[in-house]
Amino acid sequence: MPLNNPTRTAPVTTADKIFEQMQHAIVEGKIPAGSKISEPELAKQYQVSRSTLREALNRLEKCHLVERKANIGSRVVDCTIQGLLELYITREALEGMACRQAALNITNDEIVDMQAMLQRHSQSPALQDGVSYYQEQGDLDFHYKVILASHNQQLINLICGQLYHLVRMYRCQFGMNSPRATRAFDEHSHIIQAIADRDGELAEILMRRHIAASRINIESKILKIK
Amino acid sequence: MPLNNPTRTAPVTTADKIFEQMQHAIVEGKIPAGSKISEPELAKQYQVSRSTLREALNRLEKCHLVERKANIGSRVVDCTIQGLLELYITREALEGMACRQAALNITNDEIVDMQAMLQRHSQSPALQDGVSYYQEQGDLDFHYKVILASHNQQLINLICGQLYHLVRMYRCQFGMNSPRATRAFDEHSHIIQAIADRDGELAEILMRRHIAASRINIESKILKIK
DNA sequence: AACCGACGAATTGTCGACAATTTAAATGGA
DNA sequence: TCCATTTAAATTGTCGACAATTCGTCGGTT
Repeated sequence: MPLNNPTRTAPVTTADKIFEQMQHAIVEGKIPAGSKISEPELAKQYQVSRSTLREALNRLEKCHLVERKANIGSRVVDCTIQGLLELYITREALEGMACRQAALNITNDEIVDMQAMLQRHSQSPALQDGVSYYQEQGDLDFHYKVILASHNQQLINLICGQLYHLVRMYRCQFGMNSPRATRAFDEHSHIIQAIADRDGELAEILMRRHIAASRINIESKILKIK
Repeated sequence: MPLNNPTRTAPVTTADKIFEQMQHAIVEGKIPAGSKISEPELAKQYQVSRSTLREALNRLEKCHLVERKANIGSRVVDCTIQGLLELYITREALEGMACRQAALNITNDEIVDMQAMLQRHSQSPALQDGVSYYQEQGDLDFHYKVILASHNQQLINLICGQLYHLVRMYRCQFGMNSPRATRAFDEHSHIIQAIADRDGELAEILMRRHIAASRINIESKILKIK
């Protein structure tokens, strides 16, 4: 999984690189959720000083992938059902508002870009050459574009810089690369339409429904497993 | 200004203490907004090692009071009008949802507690022994209680742990300890009523209106200054 | 047998020094 | 005088070592 993110900046310092490596490892579960992090051990494993590793840990803490207690240590966050539901509720609030702001602030160029993206998506998954691809990458692409179109730096940083790392982690660990593709496509389409029409109120409502539907879909899947 | 925060934990390590001191200094403008931070200078000033100061800087970065660029250094965020409006839009989204969740998840004890708080507020500002007190502390008290009542850890962390430090900073630097107290009181009252009635939809709408009104009020004040 | 306290090992927090990068000044040429 | 290049100073990033705290073990007491 490429793990691209619009707010991502090229890693320049070694702490940046360790941060990205650990981020991948945590999202994909190679460093297990809920596990304790041993600074000396990981420092040796990644071949860096403990200071550098701590720097990386600090950034992981910033995007809520690890939690640290004073004099106790760091733990990877654990993926609970309640945490997942809370995350989706938060997304509903933030992305709903981002969608409303997008309807107000989007540029014409961005509208063209989003419609082109939708066009691509309408063909790719129909060919069935990878439903999972659509769901994973295409869905994130769509949401990222909407958020960026809000032109609200506060919202962009919160959602892309913090929340979405957790979203990826949950998707990965709970194995949610599943369908809902066609319905999601229609919903994406309607949302873009509302944004293009500059109808902020409708755009927000549709986005909130879209995320809520996704939450309920996931909820039922989890209940099925249990 | 006491700067109390429900998510605040007692500072145990020295980095904690430096963090709190700098937090106060930034919020109150003693370390000017937008200014560059010299690690060696501040380390000497606070009588700590540069590592410890960097640890404090990392936490300030977590609550969006400081921004750091690799190999360049740290700057205090600067207070712009656009930033303020973006912050209020974000609050509208998050606290609106928190208010809806509060209506769903609040306990009876918490309802009693909130009503008692409202009772206190109804008397204190009427006595005019400190309108600024009401606006500063009382208003924050109210919002904190609503957020905590949501019982959504994700929302609580985001709003109390990050957003509200910025809110305090803007209030302080733009000198917003001003009235709007009586209208705000009525709005608080209606919101609590909706929560007590377990009417999530209404509670969210009222909270969003409340914050939007506050934003517009501030907007007009700023325009007056210019 | 269960509980409490002391001791030792391991982990985290803090420090100062060195390396790498950026910023500023200084030098030289057009 | 202005601009480009080089050089020096300052700042940030990284490292290893020491101090402080926590965790686990052991022994003793009730």
